[in-house]
Amino acid sequence: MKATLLLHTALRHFAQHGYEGASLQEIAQDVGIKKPSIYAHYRGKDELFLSAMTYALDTQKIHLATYFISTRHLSLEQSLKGFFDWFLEESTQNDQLKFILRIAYFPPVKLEREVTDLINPFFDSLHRHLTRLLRERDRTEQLLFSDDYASAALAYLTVTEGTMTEFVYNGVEAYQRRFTAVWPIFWRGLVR
Amino acid sequence: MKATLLLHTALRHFAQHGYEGASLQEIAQDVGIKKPSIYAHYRGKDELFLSAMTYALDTQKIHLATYFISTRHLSLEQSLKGFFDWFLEESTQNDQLKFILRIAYFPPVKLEREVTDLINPFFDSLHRHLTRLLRERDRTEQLLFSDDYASAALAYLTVTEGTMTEFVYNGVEAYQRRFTAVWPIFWRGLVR
DNA sequence: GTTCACCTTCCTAACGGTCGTTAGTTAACA
DNA sequence: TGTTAACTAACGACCGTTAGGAAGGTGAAC
Repeated sequence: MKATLLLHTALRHFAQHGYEGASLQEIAQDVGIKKPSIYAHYRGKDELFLSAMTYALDTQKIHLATYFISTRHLSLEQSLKGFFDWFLEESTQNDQLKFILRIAYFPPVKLEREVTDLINPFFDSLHRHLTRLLRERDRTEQLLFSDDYASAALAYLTVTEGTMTEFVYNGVEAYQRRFTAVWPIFWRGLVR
Repeated sequence: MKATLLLHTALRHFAQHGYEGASLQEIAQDVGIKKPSIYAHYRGKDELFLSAMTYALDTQKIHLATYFISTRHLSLEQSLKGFFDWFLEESTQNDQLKFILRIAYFPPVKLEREVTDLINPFFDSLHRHLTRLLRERDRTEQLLFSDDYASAALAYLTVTEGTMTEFVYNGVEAYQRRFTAVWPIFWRGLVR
């Protein structure tokens, strides 16, 4: 019980302050235990950080897959557009995606290798999911301009990340302003 | 002489390790002075950080303006495309843009206010520059799909940031892969 | 059914190290 | 002569971490 609370609290702190900026003292205080008690659960700060990371990646991987399955009956445009709303909802509930985006861009230097080895498969899998989605939908809907689905997926990822990082820092309004600005252009460029 | 070297070194360290992760000890060592000598130039870490920040913002503001002026004779597409190459060249020379992107997304919590107050005008100015560029070029070339130039500029900014953050973390190859994926789609969506 | 050993999870106390910072001094220079 | 920029020494605070012990629960042996 305290163990999962500890993991969630640590994740929130790491997302907010980064690896170096997060303090075990403050994490423990938030959980309601003393600092050394953390060591009953984890070998140290590094292991706590990497545990929070694998946890975030695993659960978000599942959530992402669930989303794309749940939109099977929707049109391609609705699926791709809805992903932005889904991200927003997901991010207001917890800090997992913020945490992932933060350490993906700016990992702690001393854990760079471990972070990369965990993050890259995550984005690769996301990229594959999107590529497959585009290919399968295009087979039935036949509306994409190009059949280079991998590139289209990468472009889509670029746009989403550009928009989502905006949310992480500047909040909902700036996020939605960006989305309404970029989506019509992107979609027009995507279809024939 | 040592003063500007100190500023540049600090900027590099802040860009690489973030505010909390950067150490005055290591910065001083890189410069070739002792840690307390920093206090002959700055009141403390905060002032050093904010000085590096204003310096980076000011010089990049000028560089950006210079770029867009220097491409006046080029077509709109060449101007907008060339901006990516310019960014790449600029970023390999120094860490100023990396520094700006990092603190824009993940500022040190205790300096959040000061960072926001400096960063926002920077991006606003960039946005205004782009909006004006689009409007002026469209008057002569008349090829944009919509005359909502502010939205087009914001969309362009989103795409560039999504691509550039990719460079900051994953290097040149990933950056160029993204650019070649996203640019044709974006441009097709932008023009009529 | 009681006892005893064991493990988990928390605690207090304290460790060495690094952090940013200050005081006081010295050498060079205008 | 005063100012600037460097130095050495040392400060208190906080960092992550370790040692050692107390409380509680679990399960096997008697």
